[in-house]
Amino acid sequence: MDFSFEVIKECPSTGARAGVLHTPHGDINTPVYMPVGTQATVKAMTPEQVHDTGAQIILANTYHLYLRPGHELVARAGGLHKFMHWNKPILTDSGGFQVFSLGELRKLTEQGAEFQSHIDGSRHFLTPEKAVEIQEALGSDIIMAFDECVSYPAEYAYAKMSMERTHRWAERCKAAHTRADQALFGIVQGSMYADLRRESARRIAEMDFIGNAIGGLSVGEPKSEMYAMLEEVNPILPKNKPRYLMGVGSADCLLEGVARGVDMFDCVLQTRIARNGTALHPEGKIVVRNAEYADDFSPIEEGCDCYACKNFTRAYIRHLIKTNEILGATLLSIHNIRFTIRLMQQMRESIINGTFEAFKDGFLAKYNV
RNA sequence: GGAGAGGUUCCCGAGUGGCUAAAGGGAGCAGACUGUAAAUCUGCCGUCGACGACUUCGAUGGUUCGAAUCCAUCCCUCUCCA
Repeated sequence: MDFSFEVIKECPSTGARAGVLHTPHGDINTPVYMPVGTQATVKAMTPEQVHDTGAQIILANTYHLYLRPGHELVARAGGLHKFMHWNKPILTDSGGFQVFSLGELRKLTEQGAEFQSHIDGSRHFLTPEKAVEIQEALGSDIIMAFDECVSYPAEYAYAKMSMERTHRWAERCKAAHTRADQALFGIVQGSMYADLRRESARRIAEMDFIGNAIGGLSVGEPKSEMYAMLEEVNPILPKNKPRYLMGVGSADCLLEGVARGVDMFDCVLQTRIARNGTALHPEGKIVVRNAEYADDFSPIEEGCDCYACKNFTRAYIRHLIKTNEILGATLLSIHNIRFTIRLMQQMRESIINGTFEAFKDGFLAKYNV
């Protein structure tokens, strides 16, 4: 068995659990935050820098790598791990999110999604089978079913139709999937409708994927709705398999997600806001770009063990950001990822120690969303 | 000494009678960012007791209903020739 998941400890008062996901490229301690490297690179960071943040697994994207440099080329290079010099697990998203984010540039049919390349306008047809084929060529450890990430708000009728189609696509992905050294995850949809979410969770669970993802959340809805949907879905998804909440990663959402039984998260927020001059901090965000930090010679976060905090001040990083020096983006990316991974590690420890709920409440009491 | 060009809001730089508090950049200030079309995007950016008022386009004076824009004088820059 190339993959297995074991739950080590469960929180007695919430749905939080600590576990281990075994993969061909190593074990992943959960709950886990996965940095995103869409184009086979976590922007502004070397793999060594990503590694040093404690990242256990990173994401890459099917759609983007299919367009450039092309999945055949990545296969020729010896697979994604070798190509990008990352020897730990990689999860590839299927391109389902691009169905959502590319909006006007795509047309959906039962067969699949026709995209107009955002790069050169050329037309491409992505089907569940094609998405699996590409991901098999890339050679990632965890591959995602091709789904439709429905925008918010969505009409009930559309959400239902789309969800059912996503289920059919999930079946087709499963049928097309051949590599045993890759784990295929199914994705629950259903927009913000409780009954659809439950139905989707049941259907996806039935398909018996190695892991189950929850998609279509954090697309603009209030957080309370997102949490409500998690509460509908997670009790239905099997306890003995990892649950992955796609695209979620702000500190409060991570805590609330874990509390509702989520094991895996990915998010671009950490690296994106880093490039835009913002740092994560236990008390909330710090917009290091702002003038108030010009003379601040303290680290981003006192006590943080990351490379940026151990060696540089807010004033210096602000200077780098203001002068548009690449190192500014790098240092803030390092910090933001390390901050998030430390949060996950603390959650895991507190789950194992039986103090998760107190940890969560304590953290959120100080944290300004 | 002679010839020419020019002085515009923090900077660069449009504008050559009313539609101009004055294009566009930049800088500055702030906001947004959650399976990355993002080192991106948005807003503010003369002053004020601000859906209006007041003071601005080197200085002063003039022409005009009305001037950054036309005229006169002055001050100052730059280029070329000696």
